Amino acid sequence: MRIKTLRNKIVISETKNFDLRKSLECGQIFRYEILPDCFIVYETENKMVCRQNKGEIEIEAEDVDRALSYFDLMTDYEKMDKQIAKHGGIFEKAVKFGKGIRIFRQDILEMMISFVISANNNIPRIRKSLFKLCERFGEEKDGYFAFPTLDRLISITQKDWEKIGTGYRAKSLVKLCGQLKEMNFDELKALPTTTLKNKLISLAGIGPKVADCILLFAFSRQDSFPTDVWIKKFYQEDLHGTEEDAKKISEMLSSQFGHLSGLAQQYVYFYKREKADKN
DNA sequence: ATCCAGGCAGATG
DNA sequence: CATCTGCATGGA
Repeated sequence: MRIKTLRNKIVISETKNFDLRKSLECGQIFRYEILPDCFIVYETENKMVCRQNKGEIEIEAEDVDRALSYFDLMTDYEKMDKQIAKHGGIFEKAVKFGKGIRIFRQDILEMMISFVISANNNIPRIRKSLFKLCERFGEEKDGYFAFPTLDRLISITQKDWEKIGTGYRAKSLVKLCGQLKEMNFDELKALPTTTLKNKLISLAGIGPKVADCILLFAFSRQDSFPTDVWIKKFYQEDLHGTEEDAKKISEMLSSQFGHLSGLAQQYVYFYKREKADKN
């Protein structure tokens, strides 16, 4: 990829390792829109407008440095893709099918709240809840709403969480926000992965699966392999595995893929979901 | 109508 | 430690 940065814009050419639609629909992010002429990505207080056509991507962003980091533009995905494809079979197919998926470096607070809402939920409703959360409690920007700050999140009552459609997760969300108030995110970043994972699991609404998502998407711990119903389906149908416990399946897969776990998981998840939609 | 969705918490053996 | 159950809500 060749990257040019202008004042409020990034222009990328040679984009075979960056497909916006796939990267948005592989399950790592909820606050985005796919419009006829562009993709809009929201994260914390930012809005980034992206256009992709014939081997070129343009990203309009107020904070260009943030966008460079967010889209993980300094990482070589070609190398990782090849290593994952070497595992053969369905992995090779999934990489080919999902070519261009990148793992974004997302905000810790937004990921924690988003993935607690995601548990035992469906994607349209998760997105709806998050957009409503921003509309009602986020700062109004120029034509959109920022993700609420932690101070604002603390003030949200259980009733309010229920009103935006988070269902029975409302209770956990109230408790979680209180717990987060007492934590230092910079200290978390410095923890080794296992310690950090245990710390995350100790928080309200966060279990092994949600912790893996937060580790991967917010803390860039690439050795986590989040195992949800789709990965489980893949494990049983395509790998013909017999293990039932998601936690054990996750451990098996992450020990197989090491630091490539996160990307491999995204490819497989995207592959299974897109194929299922065609039915 | 019944089942399911990017699972988790709490209770029970 | 492993397994079981209830859970809000909306879409298929």
